[in-house]
Amino acid sequence: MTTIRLTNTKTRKKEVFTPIDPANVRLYVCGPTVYDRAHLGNGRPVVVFDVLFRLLRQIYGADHVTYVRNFTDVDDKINAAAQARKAAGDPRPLEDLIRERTDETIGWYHADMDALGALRPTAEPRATEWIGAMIAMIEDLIAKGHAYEAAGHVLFRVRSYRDYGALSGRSVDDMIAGARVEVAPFKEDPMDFVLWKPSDADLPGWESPWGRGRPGWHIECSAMSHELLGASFDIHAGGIDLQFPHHENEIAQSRCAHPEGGFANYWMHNEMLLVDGKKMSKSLGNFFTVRDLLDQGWPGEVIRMVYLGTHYGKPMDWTEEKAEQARDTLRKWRQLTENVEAANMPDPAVVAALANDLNTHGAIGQLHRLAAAGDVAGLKASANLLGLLTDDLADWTWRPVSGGVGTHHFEAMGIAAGPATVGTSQLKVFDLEQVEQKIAQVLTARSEARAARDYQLADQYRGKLLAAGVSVKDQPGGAVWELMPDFDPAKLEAIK
RNA sequence: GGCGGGUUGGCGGAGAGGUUACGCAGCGGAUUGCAAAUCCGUGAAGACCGGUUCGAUUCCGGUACCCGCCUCCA
Repeated sequence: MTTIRLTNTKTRKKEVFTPIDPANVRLYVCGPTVYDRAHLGNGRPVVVFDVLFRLLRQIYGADHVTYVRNFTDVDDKINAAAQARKAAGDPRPLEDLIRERTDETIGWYHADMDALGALRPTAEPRATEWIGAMIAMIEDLIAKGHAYEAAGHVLFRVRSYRDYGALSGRSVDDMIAGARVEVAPFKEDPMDFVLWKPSDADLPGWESPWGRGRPGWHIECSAMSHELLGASFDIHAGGIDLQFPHHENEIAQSRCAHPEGGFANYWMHNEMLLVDGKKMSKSLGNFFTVRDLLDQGWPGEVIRMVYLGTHYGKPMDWTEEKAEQARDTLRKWRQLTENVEAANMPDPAVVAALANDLNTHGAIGQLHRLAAAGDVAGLKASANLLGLLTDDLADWTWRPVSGGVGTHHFEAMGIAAGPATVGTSQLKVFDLEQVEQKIAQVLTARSEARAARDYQLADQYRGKLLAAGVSVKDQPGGAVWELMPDFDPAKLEAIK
């Protein structure tokens, strides 16, 4: 069996991955807070750990991997959005407004992550559906002396957990010295963090032994991972910015509540996405969403390929140049593997690259090797392991069109054929059949001109098509056309 | 201030203590009415200073610069 090696943030070393139970390999990834569209940075861990999920399935069997990714649907930003809507005159109860907002956001999230080719996790628990488990865990922590009630809050007693800070490599004393901790008079220690906080009448809340309130952010992951994966599981992953305090606090809660378990054996953290050298984040406002890129015409598969072009442990810039390169490569590979049956197994070198701490860039290098060697079945099977060249993501390019001159290809870069089903104004709508006919007509005229050796006229036709956004290339089998992002149906019709 | 990460050829970006990374772009050639595509060939690197070593871009130490976390954040 292939040996997987992963960089374990807990030990800061690359370690051989040994699952607790090979018949049920368990992975937990911190999911989104559902108050808004996912930005490009949010998509990175989804794609990176989707590849991990696929690799684990490949090696241990598809039915032997459990992947949990949560939805945080209780959060002050969500509350604020709902309150703003209520203030704007919406008569419905706050709970309904919140539920509507989070349902809507989850729908967006699924649509956007599906577009990136990410498989749905085995389970996607919503925090609001596990409040009972959180309350039980908090009670347990109080009973064990790791938490205390104060001023309507329940706080975790950081000093009660000896290894607090081990994951992120810091000590409680150092952090207090840094003096950037929230000072609340009811805290025993400035580093203590909230497990439960009171809700007043105009905030969502649940009844609890400490009155009506809502959970702190960190407890949900501890409670849900325990319920769904147990006190010990294999891998816990997320963005590096979650390492502290979120993951540190999760460890403290889980280890203290379930000292019999080890919580996560391996911790994996992806580095950040950068814009102009700075971390992409909502607080800085320098972000764009996955949907923005999709609407601009970048296929999800291209975005996915760009993500996988950089090792997850390194910061990554999104640039149009990278996207263009990824698009061109995928286009080539899609052509090579069109109508090709994928091999039974991915190429060993590709599996080996991924097994080496998810070296996705190295794996892509191997795909280039397979393409150059003409092993198209191996290329397809191997790319599939990376979630590339899959049928699910095939929509965007090289849709074969029958009839006319030579082989026609329709490319959907930023263009919707037929009646628009995607609700965005940027997509162009036209009648594909009519367009095909017109192009075929012009190409026929052009080929007649070429047959008559009237190259000036032939080039005029090509120039006019190009001006209308139709690129024409002569290939051995005949002329091939594709629609460019600036395709203009009106200009095409005007060609004589 | 504390903690962590990074610095590779024109660009992107890997592996490996000694042997061509790879892709894109460039250059030369084949092919083509032209363009595109394709094929063949090809130049170019390891922030800086030390150390270990027969040999380091790869290991160790230091310097510089960049980035992240310490506050909600993937």
